[in-house]
Amino acid sequence: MIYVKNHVIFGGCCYSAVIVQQAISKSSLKIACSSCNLRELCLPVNLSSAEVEQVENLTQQKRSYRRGEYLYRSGSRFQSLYAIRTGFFKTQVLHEDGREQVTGFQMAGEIIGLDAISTDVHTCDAIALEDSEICEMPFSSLEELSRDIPSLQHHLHKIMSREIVRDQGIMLLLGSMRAEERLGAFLLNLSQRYAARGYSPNSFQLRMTRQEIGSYLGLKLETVSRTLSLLQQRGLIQIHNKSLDIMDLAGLQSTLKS
Amino acid sequence: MIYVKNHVIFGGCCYSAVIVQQAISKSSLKIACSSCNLRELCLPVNLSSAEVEQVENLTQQKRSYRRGEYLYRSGSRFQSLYAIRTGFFKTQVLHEDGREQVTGFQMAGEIIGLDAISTDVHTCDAIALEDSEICEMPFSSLEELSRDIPSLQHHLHKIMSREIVRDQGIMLLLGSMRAEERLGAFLLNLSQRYAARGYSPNSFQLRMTRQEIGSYLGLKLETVSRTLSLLQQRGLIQIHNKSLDIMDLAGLQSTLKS
DNA sequence: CGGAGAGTTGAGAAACCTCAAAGCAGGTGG
DNA sequence: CCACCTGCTTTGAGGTTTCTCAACTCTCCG
Repeated sequence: MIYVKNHVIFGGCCYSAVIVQQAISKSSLKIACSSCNLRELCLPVNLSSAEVEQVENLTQQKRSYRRGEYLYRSGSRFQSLYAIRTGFFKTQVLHEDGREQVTGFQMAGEIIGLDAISTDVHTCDAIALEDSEICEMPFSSLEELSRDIPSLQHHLHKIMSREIVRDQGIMLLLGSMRAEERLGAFLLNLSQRYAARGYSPNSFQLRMTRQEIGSYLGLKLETVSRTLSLLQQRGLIQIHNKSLDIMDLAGLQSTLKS
Repeated sequence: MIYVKNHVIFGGCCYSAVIVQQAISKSSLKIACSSCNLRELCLPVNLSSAEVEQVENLTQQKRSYRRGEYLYRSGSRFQSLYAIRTGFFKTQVLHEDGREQVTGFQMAGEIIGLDAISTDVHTCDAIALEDSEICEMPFSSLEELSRDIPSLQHHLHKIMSREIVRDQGIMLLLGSMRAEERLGAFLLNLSQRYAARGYSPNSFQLRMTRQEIGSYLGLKLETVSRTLSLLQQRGLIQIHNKSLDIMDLAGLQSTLKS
């Protein structure tokens, strides 16, 4: 309910939405997985209600993050994976010399923190791009529980594997596409992910800056801006600041196949 | 024994090495994990000998692959993970339009096939770049066993997480480094990985073509060739065809920090 | 000895970056 | 509630890096 409202109205950083959200967080933020509308994104489909309850017990109290807040930082100790209940995050890695690379944008229903399992230390920063809610899942408990519930175990493996596949797609993008194709692929990806969550695939708000898009796509912010203007001139999109409308989805897709 | 010989002499594609290897494969290729010199790369350190035996039972007969052979293809059904016992592989994803992106080079002790868990279908090709030996591990058995052996379970998670971290590093490389830095990072990475396996970090053979390096690094083969020549002119490396000598490791590292 | 694939090098073109200036939107404080 | 300030965005001009096309050499095998 709140979730939908927050997205449809696009609370973003509008005051009233924040206030509503925080009032809620005191009282009823402890929403059960069983009643979560993102359940099919987070959990395997074939869990019994008893098993879902076990997962619920594992998941600690939901927490809210304000825009700009860090969910975790590179170098901090790993303890939990995080499921995004509402909101939008970016993850980024920092190079010694200060260069930063955005490695992903994560939205509701996605799990972050997987990178830290390998060394027990987070290797990237995760930062909220809008006010967000998080379900924290202590990883050792998750491992323990997944030993008892094979389908949960397999689901966890799938989630990690999916992340690997996603990264390979970005490598393809960064390694062999030109600016226009990169932007096209990026916008189509966002579109699909919004669609999968019941939002319009043709009209949504970009939650990140041109700079962040550029970092993600291996381009400078000016190139991002120019290329978006170009796509607009061609009638494929309409963009004004952070509001995006896809006018010709097929046309946008065809930029990739050339 | 054969393993070391194969590497030190650099059998590559020399006939005699192949013959030796194949003769061996008939008789004694069923080497146990317990006596494998790559054990610490594949398995967790704290397994009991009984547990190691369980893993051995799971691992099917080793198989040899000739240079150029596919270990698996994109689109083929997923059944197993593969541990490289000896040799060298590349993985690549193909774009519809025929563009290809090399997503990694894998050497002895590394596990490949992780990308396929997410959809039960391989999302990339894996191709031997030299004659190689593989331990095949049926994934469903591996999941089953890891439910009984927590440290094996955690190890599997670490391996998958490590792959995610590796991919993030490549994204950083592709997204924000110039040709010279990319080559430097690439050569240093190979160097470290050879060192970790007991080979010289300063002198080794490149098993891949300039084209394949270029695909991996998001560069054209001519750019790879030119940049290697440049690094040689600066006295950082010596390169002749596929033979590489790192002359100034510190100097090579300093190309990254600029 | 010859052919095929791999690698090197050069010259010009294209894509993207850098630097710069100006416009815009949103939040803050008077 | 308005004005200002800051950060984000757009657009232009010129520079740099990398790509493309091409010619030539080298190496490895048959």
